[in-house]
Amino acid sequence: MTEPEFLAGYDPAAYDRPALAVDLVLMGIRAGRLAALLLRRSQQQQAGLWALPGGFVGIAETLDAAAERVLHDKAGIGRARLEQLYTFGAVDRDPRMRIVSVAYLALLPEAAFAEALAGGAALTAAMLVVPWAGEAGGPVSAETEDGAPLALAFDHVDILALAVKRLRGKLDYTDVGFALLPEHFTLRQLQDVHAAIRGAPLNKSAFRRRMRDRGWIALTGAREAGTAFRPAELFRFDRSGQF
Amino acid sequence: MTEPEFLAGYDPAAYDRPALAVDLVLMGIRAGRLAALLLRRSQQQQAGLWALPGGFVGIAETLDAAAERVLHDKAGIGRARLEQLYTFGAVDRDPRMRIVSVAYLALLPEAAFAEALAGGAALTAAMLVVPWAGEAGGPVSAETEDGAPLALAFDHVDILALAVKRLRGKLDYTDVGFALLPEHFTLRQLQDVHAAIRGAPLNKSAFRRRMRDRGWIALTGAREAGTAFRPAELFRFDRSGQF
DNA sequence: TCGATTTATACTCAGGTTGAGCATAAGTAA
DNA sequence: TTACTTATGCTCAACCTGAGTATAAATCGA
Repeated sequence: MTEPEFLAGYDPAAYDRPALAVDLVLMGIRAGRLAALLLRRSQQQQAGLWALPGGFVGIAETLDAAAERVLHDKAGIGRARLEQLYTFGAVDRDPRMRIVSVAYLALLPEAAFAEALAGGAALTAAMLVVPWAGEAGGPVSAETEDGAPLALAFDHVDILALAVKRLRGKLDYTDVGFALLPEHFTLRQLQDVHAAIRGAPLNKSAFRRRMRDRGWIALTGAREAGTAFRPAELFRFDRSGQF
Repeated sequence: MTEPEFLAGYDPAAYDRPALAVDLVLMGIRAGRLAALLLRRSQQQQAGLWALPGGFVGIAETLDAAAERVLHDKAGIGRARLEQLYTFGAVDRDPRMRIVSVAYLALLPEAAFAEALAGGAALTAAMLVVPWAGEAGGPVSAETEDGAPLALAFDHVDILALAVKRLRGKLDYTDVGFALLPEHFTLRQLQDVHAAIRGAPLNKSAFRRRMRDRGWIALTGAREAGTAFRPAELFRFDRSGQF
């Protein structure tokens, strides 16, 4: 993109370019575990395998805009917290042609995740199986809710693995945990989400103390309804405590 | 990249594609401050401005390979720790045409940084000015060693800002600090590197204790030479203590 | 040669954070 | 009314961090 090419009268349009796509990792909590939405491929290439929703980037379209378009059109989801994850550029990652893909992470509250799942017939929820193995986590695999393994297309298992890793890394010092919860939530729910992302249990009192001291959550005044026993306080995420 | 396009007999080669490039943020320590290598643009577009070394991605070339090629050919550097940073895809980020750029972070030891600087006439070292403003850091600006401001081309100031932010975020739990140091180093040098990255001073005894307890460094048995006063122990990075 | 100077390293202590356990509160169901 | 279960609050020991002080190891100048 600099001098020598232009000095030589270089015209990049004359060269073969990789195709550019975005792929979305739509994550949510399901049955207390970390899950991602997958689409069943019906085309000849890798038909029957499960893949992340994706699409090509338009010539006059931002990467973020492409990701949002795929979110709407392919996954049928209105709004989600979108964040760029990583760009995958192995030469043979797609057998059809050279496709470089910018992976995005989208976080859905439990209800929105379930709703998306009900909307698309070709959609499924992949429960992510991630051995703990320290902060980084080991290799990821995907399975159905019943425990049957899901075969993933292309390099999408690597993309899922990185998504989990990123989520874990950002858990402690950003608001990613709240993005997976409804607007009002209990401390127990918040802890369950953190535990699901970490893949390891948390100390209860230490977790509550830390969350309350941090100033990121505020009491709503309301309490949980319909519980069999003592109802928990409902909190909301308080963005003003972020800084 | 999925069904509908292929059902409709979609041929992605027929569509206009964004050009795909890599840009390198080559970081090192210079005069005790965080610095990056920049190239002076001599072409009509943004001539005279300073830019990150970059180049287009070949059709049969991995992103990592493209980054390494640019490292050799444009910056004249043999080896560095390369790591993908972020992909920049604003539609008008390059006025010539639509170019999506995958930014890479390369970390150089002080000696390699100085050597690269001596090799290329069009190269300069940009000292990065980053107000502290908490963990995230404020907006970055670049200046020469004498304090004169450097005008940057395209969106490269954003790329630099993100590089600094990433470096800060990874400082505490990865080995990025060591990548900026020679093989053998003193605890003081290590602390100076950390302070330069953070943009804020560190508690001396707490830093030493933390580093030694962490098990990432090992004594070499040798000591610093040529110092006016008590010579410090020389350490080396011990990768075996990482896990 | 010896003391002044400067930096490296070691040690101690107070304050804050974390993990763990126990006591009390607040609901439902029998 | 009592049993049961979960939420919330309190305490304590272990650990980590920031800060200060003391000692060690080198050079330099008188």
